[in-house]
Amino acid sequence: MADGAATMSRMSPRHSFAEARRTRERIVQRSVAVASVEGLEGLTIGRLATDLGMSKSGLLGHFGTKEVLQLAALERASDIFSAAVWAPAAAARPGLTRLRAVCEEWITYLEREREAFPGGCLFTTAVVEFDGREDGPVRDAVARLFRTWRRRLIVDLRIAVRAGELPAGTDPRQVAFELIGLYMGLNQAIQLLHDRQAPDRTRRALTRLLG
Amino acid sequence: MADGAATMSRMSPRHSFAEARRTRERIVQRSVAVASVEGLEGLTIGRLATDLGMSKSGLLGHFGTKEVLQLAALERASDIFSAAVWAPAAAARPGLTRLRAVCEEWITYLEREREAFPGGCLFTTAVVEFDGREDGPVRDAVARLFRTWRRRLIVDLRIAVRAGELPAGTDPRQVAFELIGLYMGLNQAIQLLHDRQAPDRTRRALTRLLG
DNA sequence: TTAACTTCCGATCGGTCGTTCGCTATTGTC
DNA sequence: GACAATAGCGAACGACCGATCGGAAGTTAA
Repeated sequence: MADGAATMSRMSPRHSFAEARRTRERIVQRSVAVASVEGLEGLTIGRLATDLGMSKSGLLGHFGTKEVLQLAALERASDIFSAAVWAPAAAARPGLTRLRAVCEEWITYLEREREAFPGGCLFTTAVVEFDGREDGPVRDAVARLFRTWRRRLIVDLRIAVRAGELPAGTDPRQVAFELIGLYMGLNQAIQLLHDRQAPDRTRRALTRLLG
Repeated sequence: MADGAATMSRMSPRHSFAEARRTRERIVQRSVAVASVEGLEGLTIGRLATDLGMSKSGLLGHFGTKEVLQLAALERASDIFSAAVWAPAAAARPGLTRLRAVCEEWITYLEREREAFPGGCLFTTAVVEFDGREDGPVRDAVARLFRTWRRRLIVDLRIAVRAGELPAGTDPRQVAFELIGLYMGLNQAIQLLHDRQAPDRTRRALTRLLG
């Protein structure tokens, strides 16, 4: 049995269904990396195909359309982001505690990301690419992501206010707005200006915002 | 004399030197508008030529290279921004007064801009387009612009601290960092999320930052 | 073993990209 | 009025774009 399976996967069965899943996986993975540098619009079938050593048609066959590929890359990037930022803090106590945990993860994510994805935050790039365009599936997906994250911030902010962890009268949506701006500034400072003090500046701003 | 000049410019002398300056002007102007939507990388010679009713080669002849055109568009956008945001506040008293004036102009600029340039802040777009790239003339120019603006903010912040208009111990560079993030968040909220409350949220954050 | 399916490739499509070249029409200069 | 300089055009270039097609190679289920 075990021997048979080993024999079967000996010579890179390029046309097996199981292998197709892994091929698609490789494509999405590479797409996220490329898109973090060139943007979602900067993704090109030809370049991806060359990078992965396959044909354009073979690659596009997995998605049918470039737009579907963009959506797949965006979703995968969202998963990576969630796993890095939201998941580690999920177990923390809701409210200010969890909020602080998320914020710290977010900072280190943007720091670490610089090594993994040299182009910086893919979402920041995506926002700018699509914010001026007419509506479309990708633009909608990007906006939906940001609204989701903002909502999560607001939830914990509301809990914190109700629990008295933040001054009464604090407007959760106001603080969430400022938080998001803070992180966009952080990303820009890291990526464009190579400012090493930016993470600590963000932390200082956070203590001012969240105490 | 006056009569002669009038006669001379009667029939759109397409090859006059004076007219060439205006042609170049039209190109740059249109480039700024397009780039605010599509980004500096999204500028294409063919599209610009079509928009302006001229040939690709005729258009490119004014610049020689797309990169030169990008730099020209960036510089022009910088002039527009300076005229809209920095110039009106230039006469104000240095320190907190001028700083507040600049910040308010900045907000209304981002609001008004939505009508003039539907793509939002060209610089925000440019930052994201080039921040992950290897060094180059355009990337350098973008970074230089942001450093210049940050420096201007810091100058007034320093004056304000020294004059006692801001609490002693206030770190000008820290506040400048937070200000820039705030405006990036504002731009995103306006452009992507069409958030009408964003300007007022920014103003509230400003009073928290600058008193 | 056969038939249906899937993966993937190679070739090709119509377009667009930035750029170059040769040319004409017009200008400014002597 | 001759002559260099310039603006702008039209055509063409090589490269790449996303997408489509038919078919070869292989897998799966019957």
